[in-house]
Amino acid sequence: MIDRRVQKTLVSLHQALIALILEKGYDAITVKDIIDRANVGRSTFYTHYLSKEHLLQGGLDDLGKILLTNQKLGRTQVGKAAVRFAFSSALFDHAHGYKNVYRAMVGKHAGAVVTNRLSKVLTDLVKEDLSAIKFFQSAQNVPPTVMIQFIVGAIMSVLTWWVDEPKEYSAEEVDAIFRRLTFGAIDFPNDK
Amino acid sequence: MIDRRVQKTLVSLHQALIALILEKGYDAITVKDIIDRANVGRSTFYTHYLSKEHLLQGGLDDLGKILLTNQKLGRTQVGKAAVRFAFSSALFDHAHGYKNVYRAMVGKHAGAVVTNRLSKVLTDLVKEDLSAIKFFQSAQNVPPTVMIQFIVGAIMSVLTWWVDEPKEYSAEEVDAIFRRLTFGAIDFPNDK
DNA sequence: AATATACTGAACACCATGTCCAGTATCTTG
DNA sequence: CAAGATACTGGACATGGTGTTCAGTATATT
Repeated sequence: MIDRRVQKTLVSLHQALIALILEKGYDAITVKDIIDRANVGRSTFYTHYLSKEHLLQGGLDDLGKILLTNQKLGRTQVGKAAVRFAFSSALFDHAHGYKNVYRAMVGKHAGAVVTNRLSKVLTDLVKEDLSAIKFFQSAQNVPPTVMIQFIVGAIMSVLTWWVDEPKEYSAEEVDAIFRRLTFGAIDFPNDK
Repeated sequence: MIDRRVQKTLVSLHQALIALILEKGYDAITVKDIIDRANVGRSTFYTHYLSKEHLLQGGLDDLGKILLTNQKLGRTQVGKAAVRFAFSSALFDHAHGYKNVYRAMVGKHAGAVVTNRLSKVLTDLVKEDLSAIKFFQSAQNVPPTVMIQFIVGAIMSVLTWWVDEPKEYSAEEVDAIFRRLTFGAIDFPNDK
C-alpha cells in the first residue's frame, strides 16, 4: 500500500510547480517557493527529489506514458489514411484537456529545461512513428536525424503558438494546421 | 575615441563566454567563471553588464545586425526565383563561418536563454521577409503568427542538427535541406 | 606632464542550495 | 487499539553564487 502521506506530498508539490511556472516562469522558481506553496517542509522535499528539475522530470514521465498510450489508441482508431503521425491528433486532444499543464511547459513562462524534456518525449514518439514507414529517407533525400528534429520542432512550434493564442482553436483545427504545415508544400499565391 | 581598455575588456568577456558555453553549457556558467577566463576583475564586469544574460544579449545584438545586412545583400544578389527567404542561405553561410558561435548558441550546451534570443532575431527576419509576399495568409489558410513561428522553428531545427552533426555539410546543402523541408510536401514513397 | 577614466581586488550583505537531526505526527499491521 | 514503522517538521549549518562598494593602482587621452 502506498502511504497516503507520501501521495499527498507529491501531489501538492506537482500542483505547486505548475501553478508557479504559470505565475513567474520556471527559471525564477526556487525550492523555497515550491515548498511554501505546497505547504511542505524543506527536508521533506529533499527526501523525495534531488532538485526542482527532478520534480519536473517526475511529472513529465507520467505525461510520456499517457502520450504513448494515446499513440497506440490513435493507431487503432483511425483509418489507413491517417496512420501517419496518428499520435499528433491524440497529442493535441490531450493538450486541449490539460491546457494549463501544456502552457506551463511550452508557453512563454516555460524554461529550456521544461521544453527540452517535452522535446525528448516527442522525439521518441516521432521516431517510433517514422520507423513504421519504409524508405522514407531516400524519398526525402534528407538525413533521417534532421527529419525527426524538424517534425518535433514543428509540433513544438504549433503547441507553443496555441497555448498562448487568445483565440480559441479546437484540437482538430490545430491538428489540421500542423498537418498543413508539415505535409503540404508552402504554396504562395503569386508564384504561378 | 573609444578607450582601448574598454575594448579589450569587452572582447575578452565575449570570447570567454563563448568558450565557456562550449565547454560546460550556458546554464552552468557563473560570473566568476567568466571573469577568471577573461582575466577581468569582478567589479569591472559589473560596470559593463548587469548580469551574465546582458553580456550574452550584447553579443547577439551584434549578430542580429550582421544578419540583417546579409539579408539585404541576399535580396540584391539572387535572382527572382530565390527571393523568397533569401536570408536563409545568407544565414547558413554565416553560420558556416562562425560555426563555434552558432554551436554555442543552438548546440547541445546552449541554454534556453541563448536559444530564445536567437529565435527573436530570426523572427524579425522572417516577419520582414513574409511581409513582402502578398496574400500568403489566405493561400495557406493558416494564421500568419503560426506560420512565422513554424518557419523559425524549422530554421532552428536545421541549425541545431547541423552544429552537432559530425558529418560535414556545406552551407548550400544545409540550405537545400531547409528548403526541401519547409517548402516541399513530405511525400512518402508508399503513398501512391 | 597632468588630468581623466578604467581596472583591481578585497570585504560585505544577501539569498538559494542541499544536508542533518531530534522531535512530532500519522499510517499500517497484528 | 496498541505498538512499531515510517513520514513530516523546522531550525541550524556549511557552501557557494550574486551584486555592491571603495580605496588604491594602472593606463589612456590631451
